[in-house]
Amino acid sequence: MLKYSYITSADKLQRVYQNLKEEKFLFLDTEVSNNQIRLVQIAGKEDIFILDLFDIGQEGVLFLKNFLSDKGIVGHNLKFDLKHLYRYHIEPYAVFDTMIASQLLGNSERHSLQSVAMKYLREVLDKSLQASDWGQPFLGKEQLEYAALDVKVVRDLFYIFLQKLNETPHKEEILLKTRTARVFDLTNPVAIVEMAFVQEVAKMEMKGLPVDREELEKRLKEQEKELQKKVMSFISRYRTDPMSPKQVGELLTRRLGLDLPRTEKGNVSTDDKVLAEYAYHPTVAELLEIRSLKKNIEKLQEIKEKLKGSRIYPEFKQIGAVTGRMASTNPNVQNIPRHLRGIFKAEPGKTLVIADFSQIELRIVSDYVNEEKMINAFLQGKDLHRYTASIFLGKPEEEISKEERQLAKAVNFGLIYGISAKGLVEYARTYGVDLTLETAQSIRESFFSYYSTIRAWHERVKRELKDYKESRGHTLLGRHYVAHTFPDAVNYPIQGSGADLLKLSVLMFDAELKKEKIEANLINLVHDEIVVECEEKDAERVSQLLLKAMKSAGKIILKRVPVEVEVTIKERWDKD
DNA sequence: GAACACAGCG
DNA sequence: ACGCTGTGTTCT
Repeated sequence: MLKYSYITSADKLQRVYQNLKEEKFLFLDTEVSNNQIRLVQIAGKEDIFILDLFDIGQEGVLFLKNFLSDKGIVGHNLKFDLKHLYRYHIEPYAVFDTMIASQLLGNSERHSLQSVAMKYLREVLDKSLQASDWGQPFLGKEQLEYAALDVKVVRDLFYIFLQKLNETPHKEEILLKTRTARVFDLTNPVAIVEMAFVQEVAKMEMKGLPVDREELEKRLKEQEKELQKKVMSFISRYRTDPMSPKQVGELLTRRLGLDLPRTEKGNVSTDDKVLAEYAYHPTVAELLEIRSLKKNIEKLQEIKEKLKGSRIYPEFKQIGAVTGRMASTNPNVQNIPRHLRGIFKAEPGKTLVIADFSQIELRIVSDYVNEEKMINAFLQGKDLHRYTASIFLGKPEEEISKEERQLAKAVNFGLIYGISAKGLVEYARTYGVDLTLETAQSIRESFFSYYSTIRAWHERVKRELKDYKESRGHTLLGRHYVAHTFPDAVNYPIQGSGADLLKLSVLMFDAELKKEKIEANLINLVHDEIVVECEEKDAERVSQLLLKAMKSAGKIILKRVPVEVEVTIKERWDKD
């Protein structure tokens, strides 16, 4: 039977202290009832203590606050526990999350404590007691045993994960000497970053995003009125529901005579790509407008429903994509239509500081494959789209027209995905450029002849996929991936390195804030963009620190290419 | 209830 | 073509 000490009074805390004071980190779990922490289980290498905060009261909280302020904690899905601990102003010195560790070691499986315990310890965990009543006056023996077992399992997992993370080949040239690294003896840079990042995500979820409710209502009414008008008019003229893809397909092909492609299931395809080609057709234009209005309204309504006071509190999945990117839900605040972002407004007396990396994926590509010509263009501060255009059009950069630059933009981005000539024709069209297949072919050829390292990289990946049916690799920080198709294989390292860069930037920004004792809160992260809310008086300094952090992170992740960062201070999250 | 289509963001 | 989430329609 598992041994543990159940601590229900303040005079026993001294014993806990004596037992655990020498440990650099502790294993921790909490049980929560009605949003209040009932139990905090803490364990060292040997003993397990269960602190009952309902019984011990304020002194227990104070004890944890002091005791944990210079200790690391190890737990499973610590975002949950941290959000509760922070409310009591308990902030541990460093964090190691066994759920994140499991995700870093293999992204395909489930990562609940139950699944992970089964996989790595062959231990069957009964989680049925998790949902038991943790608020009742006297907890049952089974409940306490369950609580103790959770930390024990986490402890067993930790030593396995620490070893596995440190022994997986990783970048030796990137040495992150952070508290996370020191406390847990972690050497794997990706793990060091992800573990520390857990605290950032927990804080960000607690802060939420500030909404200008009046502005939200105003825009909602506007858009609803507009949509109603448009839909009524559409139905009365065409006897067709513009919301039904099936009916729309019929209308466009049978009655308007458009020649639209079909989906695999035989339906007429009416998606944006298809309709973009016929945007000149008034009916199609109308349709696109209706769809976009509808989307806007849905988004606004979702935000309205989820308002608590004048903020929304979205959830963030720290590793939401295989590449290491985050994902957001409830609501998704990473896909708010750009022209609606103005509804997010800093609370009175505060302002937003918004920073984003410019053309970051292209910079990453050039650094990743060490493409000399592209790197030099970046080093000289050139506009890469203009530069690329001048290469395949064979004329000086000053003579590149707006349209030609657009085309080069399509080419530059297309290359990341290993685009075909046919693909380039289609892709260029979404940038408003018409190409023949022959032109596309010749552009592609001159592009790859000029940027020959990119061609070599693509060839190498194709070869790998042929020979081994998979392509394994790692991002610039050392995040491992396995890809099974060509587009995945060329995308993962680039998108993944972008995720590395953003996460490291946030951590370095936090470190700067701590140094200067300035308070500023992270409120959103959108792949290459950081949104912070702070006091108006601090905004100037915060923007400097954010810029500094992002540039320093760039120097760590990229070997040669400089990053460019745009920072703005304004009360709303929109373009000017 | 699952699968698909569509649309928003990077 | 890459990565995501949310909503509504259509299919089984």
